[in-house]
Amino acid sequence: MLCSCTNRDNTSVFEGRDNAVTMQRRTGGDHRPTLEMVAAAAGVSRGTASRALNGGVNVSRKAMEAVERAAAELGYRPNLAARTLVLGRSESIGLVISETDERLFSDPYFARLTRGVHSELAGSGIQLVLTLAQNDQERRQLVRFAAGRHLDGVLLISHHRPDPLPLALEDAGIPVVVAGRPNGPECSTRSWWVDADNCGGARQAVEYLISKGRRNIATVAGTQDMSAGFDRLQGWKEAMRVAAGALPEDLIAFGDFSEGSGRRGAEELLARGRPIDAIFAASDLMAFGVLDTLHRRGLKVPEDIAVMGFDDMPGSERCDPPLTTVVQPIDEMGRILVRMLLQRLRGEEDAETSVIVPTGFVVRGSA
Amino acid sequence: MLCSCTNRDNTSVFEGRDNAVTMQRRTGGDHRPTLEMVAAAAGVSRGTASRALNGGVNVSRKAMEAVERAAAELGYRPNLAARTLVLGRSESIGLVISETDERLFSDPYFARLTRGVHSELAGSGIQLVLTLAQNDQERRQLVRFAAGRHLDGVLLISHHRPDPLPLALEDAGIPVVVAGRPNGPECSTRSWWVDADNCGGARQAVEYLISKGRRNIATVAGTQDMSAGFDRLQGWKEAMRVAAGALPEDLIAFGDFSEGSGRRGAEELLARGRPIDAIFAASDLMAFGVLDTLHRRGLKVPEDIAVMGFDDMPGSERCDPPLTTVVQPIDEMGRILVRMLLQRLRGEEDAETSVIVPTGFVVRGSA
DNA sequence: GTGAGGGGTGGGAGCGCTCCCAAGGATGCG
DNA sequence: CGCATCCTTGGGAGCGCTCCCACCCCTCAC
Repeated sequence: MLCSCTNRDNTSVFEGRDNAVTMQRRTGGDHRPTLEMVAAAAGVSRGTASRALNGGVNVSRKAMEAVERAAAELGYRPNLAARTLVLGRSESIGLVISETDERLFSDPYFARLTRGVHSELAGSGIQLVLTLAQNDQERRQLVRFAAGRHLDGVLLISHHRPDPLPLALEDAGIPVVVAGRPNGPECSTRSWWVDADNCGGARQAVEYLISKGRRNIATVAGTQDMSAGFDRLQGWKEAMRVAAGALPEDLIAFGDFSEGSGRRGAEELLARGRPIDAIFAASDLMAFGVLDTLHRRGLKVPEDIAVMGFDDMPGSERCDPPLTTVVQPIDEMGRILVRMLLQRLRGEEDAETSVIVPTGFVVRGSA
Repeated sequence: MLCSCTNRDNTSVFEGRDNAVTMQRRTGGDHRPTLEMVAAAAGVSRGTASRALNGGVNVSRKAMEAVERAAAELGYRPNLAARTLVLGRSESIGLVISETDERLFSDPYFARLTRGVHSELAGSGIQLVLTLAQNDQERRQLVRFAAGRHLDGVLLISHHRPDPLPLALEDAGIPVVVAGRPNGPECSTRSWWVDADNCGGARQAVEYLISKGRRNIATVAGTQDMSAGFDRLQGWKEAMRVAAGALPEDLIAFGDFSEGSGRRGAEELLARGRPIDAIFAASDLMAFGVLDTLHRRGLKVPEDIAVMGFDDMPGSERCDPPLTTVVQPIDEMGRILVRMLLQRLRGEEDAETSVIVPTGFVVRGSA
C-alpha cells in the first residue's frame, strides 16, 4: 500500500553509491556576475564599483546609485574567496569543539557558551563557523582549514589538559582563545584563555558550609586531567587547609563528573567511617548521585549532611532538596571569549591575555 | 585572599571594551610561505611544485621529494582562498541549522543527525562547517557566506514549513539538500531532500495497534506546520480510514510535541467521553505526557489503554511502562544527506532528488 | 641516423577582488 | 584669471594558486 503523502516526484529509498570525491572542476555554465560586470552595467570602473559597495568613500551620489542598482539587478554576490585572497583575512572565526559530539549535545555548557559567543558576534558581520575536532585526522584538517585563511582566529572549547590543538593552530599563525585553561608544559602558553574561577568558586562553597557550622566537609572531586576537576579540588583544599589546619586527605573521593560516580563517591566516603557533615561535589551531576546515596542510607539533607554542587545544571532546582550550587556565568564567558579574540585580531597590545571570571552561588535547600 | 591556582601572568576580570570591527588590514609581518617560495627552495617552478603537492602526476621522483622536503621545512600551508578562487569551489559544505540554539542542543535529533553527517564525511577531505541561522539577519549573512564561495553546498536542517532559506540559497546558486520536507508553494522545489517516512511510520503504528485488537485508537498530533506533525497525522488518518470506514475526527487532539501538550491532549481526549483503547502520540515526549495523565486517572497501560510514541528518545525505554515507539534511522538519514549533496555537486543527473527513509518500531511494554 | 612519442618542466594567463596612484574635473581664493 | 586644493575616477598591479601550452630531452622503433 502506497502512502498518499509520499510525494509524486522521483522518490525512492536510497541505495549506497560510489562516494568518490571527484566534483566537477570549474563548474561550467553558472558564471555568476563579477564586480567587473556590475561596473560595466553601471557605466563605471571596477575601482569605483568596489568603493561604492564598500562604504562608499570618494564615490559620487550618482555613481553610488548606479552601482547599487546594477548590483541588485544582476544579483551580484561578491566572491569572498577573492576578497580573502587580497585582504589576507576571511572575516570569519571558528568555534571549535574539541570534544565528542556525545558530550557536545548533552552538556548544557556548550549550548550556553555558544549562545554567549553568538550574541556577542551578532551584527558584527563576522561569520561564526562551528567545527568539531574529535580525532587527530579532524584536528589536522581543521589546522589546514584555518591556516588556509578560512578562519581569522579560533575560539577553542577544550577542557582536557593535554590538547595539542591550540599549539598546532598558533604554530600555523592562527590566534586562539581557549575556553578552559591550557596550562602545563605540553600546552601552548601563547594562546589566550578564559576560565571560570573554579578554584575560588569551590573555596567559597566550602567557606559557606563552614559559615553554616559544618566542619567535616568531604568532597567528591572531578576528573583531574580537566582543569575544572583539578581547580575545584584545589579550592576545596585551600579552604580546608585554613579551616582544619592540616589537609584531611581522607575526606576526598574521586569521580568523573557523572551521576554514577557521585553515587559511588558518597558511598566510599561514608564507608570510611569518618564523621562527615557536608559533601561538596565538583559537579551538579555528581551531587545528584550523592543525594541519591544519602537518601538510600536514610540520611537527611541538609540536617545530617549538607550537599553542594557546582554548575547549576537545568534540573538542579527541581531535585530533592533543591541543590545549593556554584554558578558559572557561561554566557558571559562566551561573550568575553569573542571580545578577546577580536582584540587579538586587532593587535591590541594592552589587552588582557587571560581572564578568570568570578563565579557566584545560589542557596537552595541542600545546604 | 588570592587563590593560589590563579595563574601568574597578566590576568584579571574582564572589562567591556569597544567592540568595533576594525581588524588590521594586510596583516603586516607574518608573511607565510607561498607556493612560489617552496618552489624556489626546491629548485623547481611553481607549476611543478603545485603538481607535486597535488597528487604528483607528471612529476619526477627527484622533484617530488625536493618539493615535499621544502614544504615541510618552510612549514608551507596552501592558501585555500587562492585555491578556491581559481577552482571555483572551496571543498567545504555547510550544515545549517535553522532552529533556535535552545532546541539545537536539547533535542537529541540534531546530535544524531550531526553524527551521521560527520561519519559519512570522515576521510573525504571535505570540511564540514556548522552554522546557525536563527533569524533573518543571520540567514542573510549565511547566504552571503555561501554564495561568496565559502560553501560548495548546504545541508539544511529545517522542519518548519515556510522556511525561506532553501530558496534563497538555491537562488544564489548553492545546491541544498534538506533534512525534512520543503514542500508547499512558498518553498523551493529545487532543493533535494531526505525525510523519514513519517506518514508510513504512523500508519504502521496504528496498524500494529489494530492487529493487537485495538479499535478506538486516538491520536495526539504534533505541530501541523512541521512536516513531521502533519505527516504523522496523515498516517494515522490513512490507517483509521481503512479500519473504521470513516474518519473519527473526535479521536484527534492537537499538541506541539512537548510533554505538557501530551498531558493536555490526553485529558482532552478522555474528557470527550468517547471510548478509547489506544493513544498514538506523534512524539515520545507527548507520549510521556499521555502516560502521566493516564496514570493519574488510574488507567492501566497497556491493559486499559495502549500507548505508542514516535522518535525513540533516550529515556523512552525507562519510562513506565517502557514505551513502544516508532524509530527513525537518524544516523542513516545524515549519511544519505551527505551522499545526495555530493552527488549533486558532482552533477550526477540520474541521482534521486528526494528520499524517504523507512521507519521501524520497537515493541516494549506500552502497547 | 632520423622522426615520432611521451614523460617532465617552466612560465604566462587568469580567477575576482582591493589598493594605489596618476590624472581629470570641479571648486575656491588671491 | 591663474593656481592650489579637493573630490572623483580609471585602470594597473598584485594577492597565491591552478591550468594550459609550448618546449625540452630522453627513449624507442624503423
